[in-house]
Amino acid sequence: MSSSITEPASAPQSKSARTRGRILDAAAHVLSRKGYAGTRLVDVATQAGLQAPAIYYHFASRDELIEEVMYVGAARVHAHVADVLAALPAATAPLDRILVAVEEHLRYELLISDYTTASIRNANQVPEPLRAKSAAEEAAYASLWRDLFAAAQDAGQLRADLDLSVSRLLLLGAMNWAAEWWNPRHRSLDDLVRTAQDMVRYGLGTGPR
Amino acid sequence: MSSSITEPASAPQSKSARTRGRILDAAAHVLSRKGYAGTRLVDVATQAGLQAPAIYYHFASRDELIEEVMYVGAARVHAHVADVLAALPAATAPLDRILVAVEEHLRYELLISDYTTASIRNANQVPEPLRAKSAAEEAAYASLWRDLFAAAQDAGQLRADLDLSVSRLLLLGAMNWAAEWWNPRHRSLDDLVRTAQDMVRYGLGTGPR
DNA sequence: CATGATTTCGAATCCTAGTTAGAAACCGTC
DNA sequence: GACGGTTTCTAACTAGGATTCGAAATCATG
Repeated sequence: MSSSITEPASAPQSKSARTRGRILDAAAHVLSRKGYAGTRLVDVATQAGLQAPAIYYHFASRDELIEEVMYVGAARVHAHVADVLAALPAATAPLDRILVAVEEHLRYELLISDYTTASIRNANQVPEPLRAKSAAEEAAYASLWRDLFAAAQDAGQLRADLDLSVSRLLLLGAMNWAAEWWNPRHRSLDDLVRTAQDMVRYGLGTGPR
Repeated sequence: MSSSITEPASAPQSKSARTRGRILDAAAHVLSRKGYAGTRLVDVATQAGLQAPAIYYHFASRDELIEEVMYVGAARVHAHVADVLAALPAATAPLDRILVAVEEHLRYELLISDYTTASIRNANQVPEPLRAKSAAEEAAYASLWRDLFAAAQDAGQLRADLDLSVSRLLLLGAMNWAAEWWNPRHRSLDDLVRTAQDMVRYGLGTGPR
C-alpha cells in the first residue's frame, strides 16, 4: 500500500512485496516496449514468472498497475538526479550542476530503468485519469530543471538571450529520445554523455570554446 | 494501389482516392495519439466520417493501413526536406544547409503532419513485419542527415572532435521530441526554430559566438 | 505435522474490436 | 430514369484479453 518509490531492487522485504515488485518490473518492461494499449497482462505475467490472474492479488486492475509504473518511472529519475545534485559541494557552479544532471539523467534512463523509459514513452498515450500521479511527479522534475537553468543564467553562465524554456525542453527531448536509439552494444554511454554535455556547454553556455 | 507518397491534400483525384486519403489522414491522427495497439478502426472511421467496415473497401486490413501511415510519415518529411535542400543555391555553406534542414524538419513535423509524428512515435512499437517499408525510408532520411553533417565537418564548420553520429541523433531526438511538448497556443514556432538552430550553430559548430 | 492465512492457479465469463457477408445506397452514363 | 459498377452500411461472427471465482497449493507458525 505504501507505494512510495518502491526500492530499486535491494531491500529484503516480505515475500509478497517482492512478487509485487517483480510484477511491476515486468509491467515496466512490457509497457516501455508495447505502449499502453499493447500491454497485456499475459505478457506481464509471463515476464514475471506467474499466471495473469495472480496479478490481481497484488493490484486491483491493469490500470492501477500501469498507473504505478508510470509514477515510479517519473519519481525515480527525479529522486536520483535530485539526490546526486544535493550531494554536490555547495560551491559547485550552476552550469556544472546542469552537466551533472545531464549525465545522471542519461545514465539512469539508459542503464537502470525500464520504468523511466516506460513513463517517458507513454506520457501522451496513457488515458488522462492514469496520468495524474505521474504528471505531478514530472512537473516536479521539470521544476528542478527550470531551477537549474535559471540559476545558471543568473550566474551569467548561459547566453543571456537564451529562451530558457525552449532550450530546456529541447535538451530533455534529446536525452529522452536517446532511449529510442541508444544501444549498449554499439555505442559507449560515456561518449553519449560527453556529447550531450558539450551541446550544453557550447550550445547554451557562455564559456570559452 | 500506386501508394506513392500520397499527395498531402491537394490533387483532385478520383472520389475513391479521396476517401482513401481521408481514411489515411484519420489513421495517422489516431495512431499518433493512441499508439499502435490503441488504434481502433472504429475511431479511425469516426474521424474519417464513415463506418469501420467501409475501411476494408480501401485497405485489406488494419495492419496494412497502419503500415502505409508509417511509410507515408517517414517518406513525406524526407521528401520535403530533400526538396527544400535541393532548391538551395549550390553555393550554400554546409552548416547553413543543416540549419535549413532543422527548420524544415521542425515546421513539417509540427505544422503539417500527423503522419510524421505517428511514424516517429510508433517506430519502436509497431510489430516488425509492418516496419520494413517505413524503416527503409527512415534509413534513407538518416542518410541525408549523415551527409549533411559529414559535409559540414569536411568544410571545417563543425567541431573537429565532434562525434557526428551521436550529435546527429541527439539533434534529431530534440526535434522529434518537440512533438511531445510543443503547443501552437503557447509557443511560437519561430522561437523554437531559432533556439534549435542556435543549439547547432553554437553547440556543434565552430563559428564565432 | 496440523492448521489457518497467504498466494497462485485453472476454468469460466464477458466485453471489445477486427473482420466478413450480403444488402442497400450512391453515382455516372446511356 | 433505368442499369451496372462503385462505395458504404447493418448485422453477424470470432478471437483475444481483462476480470472473477472457487479450488488448490504454499507458507508460516503452534
